[in-house]
Amino acid sequence: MTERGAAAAGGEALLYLTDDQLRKGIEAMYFAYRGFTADPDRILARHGYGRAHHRAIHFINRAPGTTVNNLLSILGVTKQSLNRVLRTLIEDGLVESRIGQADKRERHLFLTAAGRTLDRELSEAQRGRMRAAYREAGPAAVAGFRQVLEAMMDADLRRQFAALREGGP
Amino acid sequence: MTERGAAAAGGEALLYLTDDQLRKGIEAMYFAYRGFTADPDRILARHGYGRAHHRAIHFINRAPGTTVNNLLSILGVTKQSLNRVLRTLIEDGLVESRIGQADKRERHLFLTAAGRTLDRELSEAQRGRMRAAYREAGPAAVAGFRQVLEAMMDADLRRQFAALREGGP
DNA sequence: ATTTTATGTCAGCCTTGTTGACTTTCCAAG
DNA sequence: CTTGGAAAGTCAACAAGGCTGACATAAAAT
Repeated sequence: MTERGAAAAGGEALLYLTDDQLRKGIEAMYFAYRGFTADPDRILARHGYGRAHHRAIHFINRAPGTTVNNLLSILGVTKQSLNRVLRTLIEDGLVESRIGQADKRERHLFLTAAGRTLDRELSEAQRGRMRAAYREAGPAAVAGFRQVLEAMMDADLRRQFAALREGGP
Repeated sequence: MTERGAAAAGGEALLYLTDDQLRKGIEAMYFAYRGFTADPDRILARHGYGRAHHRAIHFINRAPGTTVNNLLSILGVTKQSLNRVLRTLIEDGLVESRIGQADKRERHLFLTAAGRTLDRELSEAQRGRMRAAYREAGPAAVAGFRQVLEAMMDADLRRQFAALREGGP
């Protein structure tokens, strides 16, 4: 009746891998994500937009001049879905679509001044919550948080994530 | 040109609170959540269900005999939305709805054997990913992960989460 | 010259959220 | 005992945002 699980697993303390701990993590992820999206959702609703618009705005701001295809692969949706969103953002003057210089089939996407304003409003809200959570948890917890999140991504999403890291500041 | 930010903030190393770090956290949360839902989504699609069905099944299994109202407050959707999902689950024989003994207006919800089977399939997939991520990141990272997630929740969701903890095993 | 690629568009479908209106059941307070 | 209100269910209508399939256009690549 000694610590059988731990012993069988090679002497390490693997209590954090019990089904109950895993379930707690799953539920925490669910509730936290709701918090994560709550503030932007409220702002978006005021402007008549949804999360899809937020994602487009975010990644266009993240990589100005990105092509539609590039955005599609980051977001993992169909071009019809993305196009519906992009069309309204362009019509509303938040996004500008420029025909490519080298390859004229491509459209390069940029935020307009108005687009950047909305992006700032959204990202400030989201960063505010993140900052509060980070501050409450402390630097060591934040490092762990980031590690687990990265390990939870699909391989291809992890690559997308890493690519954003390289390109960006 | 010394560490001005840190000094201004009271001598602590607050580099983890820079806007860039916060943005990395935000993007990590987005990509990780996609990984988090990917496996269940595939299983659900095979059965002709969506995420809403998963959530209902999960929390009914979590608290068997829960009332519809209770489930509504956990999930934060309208009764019309939940009802549509519950109806199909009941019709398909995955959920049983029993009229309350004390209060006959209430419906108490239970998974049937078939419901438990699907729940097991879904939660095993999700736990599998979680377990891999936890194992890769290690116990210290997991503790930090959980801390940040909890700090990110809305106050009322945090209460819901805590209540699940108390009630559960 | 032909094929492939990048993009856009139309039409239609599904899930899952919403609001509003209305009914039935039934507990509990007057 | 009557009545107010809570719990639950139902119908209808709508919107966002996914999806597929089909088709058009322009430009690059072969």
